[in-house]
Parts: sequence; structure tokens; C-alpha cells
Amino acid sequence: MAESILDSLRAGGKKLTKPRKAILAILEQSSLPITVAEIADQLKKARAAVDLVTVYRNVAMLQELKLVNPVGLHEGQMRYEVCHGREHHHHIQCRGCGQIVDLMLCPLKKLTELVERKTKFAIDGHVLEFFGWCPQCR
Amino acid sequence: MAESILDSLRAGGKKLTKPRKAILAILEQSSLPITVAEIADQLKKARAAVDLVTVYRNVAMLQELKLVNPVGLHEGQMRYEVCHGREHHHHIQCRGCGQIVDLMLCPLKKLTELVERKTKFAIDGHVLEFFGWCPQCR
DNA sequence: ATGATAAATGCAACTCACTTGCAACTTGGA
DNA sequence: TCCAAGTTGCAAGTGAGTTGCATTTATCAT
Ligand SMILES: [Mn+2]
Ligand SMILES: [Mn+2]
Ligand SMILES: [Zn+2]
Ligand SMILES: [Zn+2]
Repeated sequence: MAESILDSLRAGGKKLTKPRKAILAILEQSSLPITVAEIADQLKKARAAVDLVTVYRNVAMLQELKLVNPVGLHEGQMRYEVCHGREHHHHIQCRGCGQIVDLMLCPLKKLTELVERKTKFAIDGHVLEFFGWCPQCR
Repeated sequence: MAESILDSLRAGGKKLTKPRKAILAILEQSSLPITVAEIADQLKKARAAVDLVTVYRNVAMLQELKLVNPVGLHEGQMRYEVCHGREHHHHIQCRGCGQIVDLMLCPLKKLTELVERKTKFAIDGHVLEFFGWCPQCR
């Protein structure tokens, strides 16, 4: 069976503080990538307000442990989503309303090998995001 | 024959000022995407110093006219490259030295159609960038 | 050529995402 | 229970990018 996020944190010598658990809970509940500011807002609504800088430090740490992934959608701020225990996938975002939809697919396995052969790079990541207009904003 | 960038600017009612022409010259000479700061640096070296804000305003305008494309490589700042008259393509960047290499390919035509069918979005753009380690940094 | 007008520029001040320094406060293990 | 390491919050800092505004410049009609 798979190691849980809390197990990974313990394995990484991290402490399970109250703010940290609250941040993690929000990330795990979110099915789409969210911003640091949105995490802080949700914490405030849940009367568990945590300083913004603590959210920043926690998502940075979670990235280092490869438990969350950054998703850059050219909005000025980054979004983050849990990757631990979830399928690798991509997103599409509406240029009108900003809506984000998960695309549970990745066509890049074969292409990655081709690019490695061509460039001699050792590829360890890629970003693939689509942009367009959703049915409502069309 | 294709319309030149200067033609597009005139068609867009833009003036051909000295700073603007200098910025355009640097963008057109650059085969890889460059940052606003790098453009300003090159201008300074060429003794044609132009205010940073003027460079920002010009790349924004060139984006609106679809003459340059933004390339977001998660470095904190955006890069821009001329797209007018050039093939659509993607990039790979080394996580060690930051080196960027053009990948003159795009595997996304068919996938775009599939995603449009699945999501009902009208897709008008995508980003695809690879990250990894170049032979020297391996 | 000249002058009118609209656009573009440069400077300074500003915003916003994100980072850093540091003292005070948890956490988890001895 | 005590302690050291890790974490937190606050305040201040950084750096990319934006905005307001007075001045300058390009273009075009005369
Ligand atoms: Mn997702
Ligand atoms: Mn390129
Ligand atoms: Zn929409
Ligand atoms: Zn390298």
C-alpha cells in the first residue's frame, strides 16, 4: 500500500504542527490547483487563520518532498496541487472566466524519449497547459 | 509574400520610434526567448539605452499584435520571442545551467482536437516546455 | 516646411507575489 | 519534564511588472 503524505512528512523529519495540518487538509480537499492566497483565505474562513508566509513555506517544503506540484498558468501567481497518490495529468484554463479543468491524460512519454535522444538532456519534467474559451465564455 | 513586422505595426497604427525599432531589432536578432531585462541590457551595451518601462510596454504591445510570444519557464520573469514568420515550436531548459534549446516540433495538433471534443473549450493556445539536465550539468 | 495631434517615452511611485531575518513558540523524543 | 530542532508570525526586503503624468516625438494634413 502507498505511503501517506503524513508518513512522507515524518520520514522527512518534519513536524506535524497545527498550521501545517490545516494547510495540508485544504490542499488534499482541493481537486484543482489553488494559490497560496486561496489557501490562506480558506484557512481564515475555517477560523484557523495561518500567516501567508507560513503557507508559502509549507508549499515550498511540500514541493521539495515532491508531494505537491506547481502549476504555472501565467496568472502572476503560482497554483499548487497534491500530486502524491494522484495521476500525472495536465490542465486547460478558460481565458474568459479563468476556470480550470483537469485533463487526465499525458501524451508525452514517447515524445520525451525522442527529445532526450535529440538533445541529450536527461528530462525530468515538463509543463503542458492548454488555454482557450469555455462554452459559457465563447 | 509575408507582411513584415514593421508593416504589422503600421497596420496597427503604431509609430516607429527609435526606442521601438531598437527593441524590435534585438528581439529579431535573438534566436531564443529573452527577458525584458536582457533586452534593456543589450540596448545599454549598444549605447541605445531605453527605459525598462518602455521595453515592458513594447513587449506587451507586440504580444497584443501577436508578433511575439511569452515563454514562461518558471524563473520568476517571463521571456519573449518573435513568433511572426517563425515556426511554432517548444523549448527545453536545463535545471542546472538554465540553458534553453529550441525544439522545432509540436505534437499537439491531434491532442488539441481531442481535448476540444472532450471539454467543449475552443482552444487557442498551449504551453509545452521540458525541463531536465543538459549533458554538461548531468 | 509647419504645426496640430495622437502616440510614445522616461521618471518616480506604486502594486503584488514572494522571500528573508529574527525572536518567540511548538513539537516530539530523550 | 526538559531540550533541541523545527516552525511560526511579524516586519522588512526583493524583484518583476504596472500606473500616473509631464515631456518628447512621429506622423500627417495643411
Ligand atoms: Mn489537476
Ligand atoms: Mn524558441
Ligand atoms: Zn470561461
Ligand atoms: Zn545545463
